[in-house]
Amino acid sequence: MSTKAAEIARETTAATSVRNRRGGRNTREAILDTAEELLQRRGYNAFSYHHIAVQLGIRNAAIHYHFPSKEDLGIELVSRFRMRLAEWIEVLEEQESDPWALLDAYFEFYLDYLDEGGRKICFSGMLGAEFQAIPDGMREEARQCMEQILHWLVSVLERGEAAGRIRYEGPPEAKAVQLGAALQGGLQIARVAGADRFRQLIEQLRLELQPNPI
Amino acid sequence: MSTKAAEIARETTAATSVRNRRGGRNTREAILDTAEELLQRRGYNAFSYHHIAVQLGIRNAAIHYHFPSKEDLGIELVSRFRMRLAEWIEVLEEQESDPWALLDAYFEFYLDYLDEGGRKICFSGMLGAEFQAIPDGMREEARQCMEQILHWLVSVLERGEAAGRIRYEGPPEAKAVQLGAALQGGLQIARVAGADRFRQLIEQLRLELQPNPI
DNA sequence: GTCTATATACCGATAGAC
DNA sequence: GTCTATCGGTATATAGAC
Repeated sequence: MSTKAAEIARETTAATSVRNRRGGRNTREAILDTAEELLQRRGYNAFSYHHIAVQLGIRNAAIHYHFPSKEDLGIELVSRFRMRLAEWIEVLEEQESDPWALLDAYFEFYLDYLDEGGRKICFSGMLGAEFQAIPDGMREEARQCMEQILHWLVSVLERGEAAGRIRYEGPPEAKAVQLGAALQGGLQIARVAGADRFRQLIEQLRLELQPNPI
Repeated sequence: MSTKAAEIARETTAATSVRNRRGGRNTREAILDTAEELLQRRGYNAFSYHHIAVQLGIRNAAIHYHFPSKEDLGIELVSRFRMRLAEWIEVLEEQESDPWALLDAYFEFYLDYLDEGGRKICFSGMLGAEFQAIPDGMREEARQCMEQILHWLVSVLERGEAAGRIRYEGPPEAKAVQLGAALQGGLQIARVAGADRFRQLIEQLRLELQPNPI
């Protein structure tokens, strides 16, 4: 067992419950879960099939059976996230109509990363940083993720403003980018400068978006 | 000549002027310049000594003479940037006293990355994303960079507010993180969703910071 | 200081047995 | 589907000639 990969595996807590008793489809998803954790923690260029194999107690070749190339795995990771994101939005919109409930859910989505010890950042942030060093297929998937989330954010802002519940200046398109960029960059800053900085940031964003400040 | 490394070198325009006629110190700085470009474009884990060697027309071993390990090179890169940042702030503070001139210089610092084709992002963004997969020494340097820039931003905001030239709600510490995070994340989003999104973001930040909105 | 040559490790990926 | 075994390529790094 490679010491380096084992060390990384020891830090990782995800997918440990699927180590034994896996069938075909189960292994495929266990691979995706482990790879996702590694991608958001270390980046696409800093994890290998071996890292996943050690973590799951399987062999390198087993992963190649499910994902012939690392590019295949990478594309599937982002594609899976994109569909999960679409579903997250869909379910949320069914359950909540208050613009602030939607915004808070979005903030919580990011705050959850902090609770995992701040070792993970968002897909968008990692793929944006590594953009020049990832396969074309991953770039295209990342693009679609970004358009999806920005489009939804714009609609939330517009509805919030129309209802007098959310306050902002300028075009909603620009405000949406500002919010997304702040959260994405904020998670990265939290890694370097501490988690409290991110909580401070969330409070700042909330403050500025609240109507009729005292 | 490795086709992959040559391809990456072809995309890179930096340090081409120092290819020939280099002495000892000159080579060392040419290595740093090229490595810096590669770090901000591809990330620490996606560039190699070979990439630098091809770009500069030298051999792998020559780089190891100046920087025995890649960690040495990585630490020196961030350390050099940190000192350059301190000097940038110092010179700027000598030349400008208007808070808005300081803020605009900060925005320009980031806008310059766009003009290079959007292939580079800021140090902070790359190191924040790769934080879990870089050597300890680089993490510590990154921490100091972050504290430095946030400390300066807070002082700019405080002076601007005191002079009635800059408007914001909440504590300056939170606003500084918000600004830094937005720019850092914005550059990454620009890679994925287009440079115009970043210019839109800068305008949004400017709009919100201007006092007495119409 | 830079070179050639090489050591050693890791990477993604494939062949073929089970 | 997963295994063992292995290939070819690339990574960081070193030794020794010039």
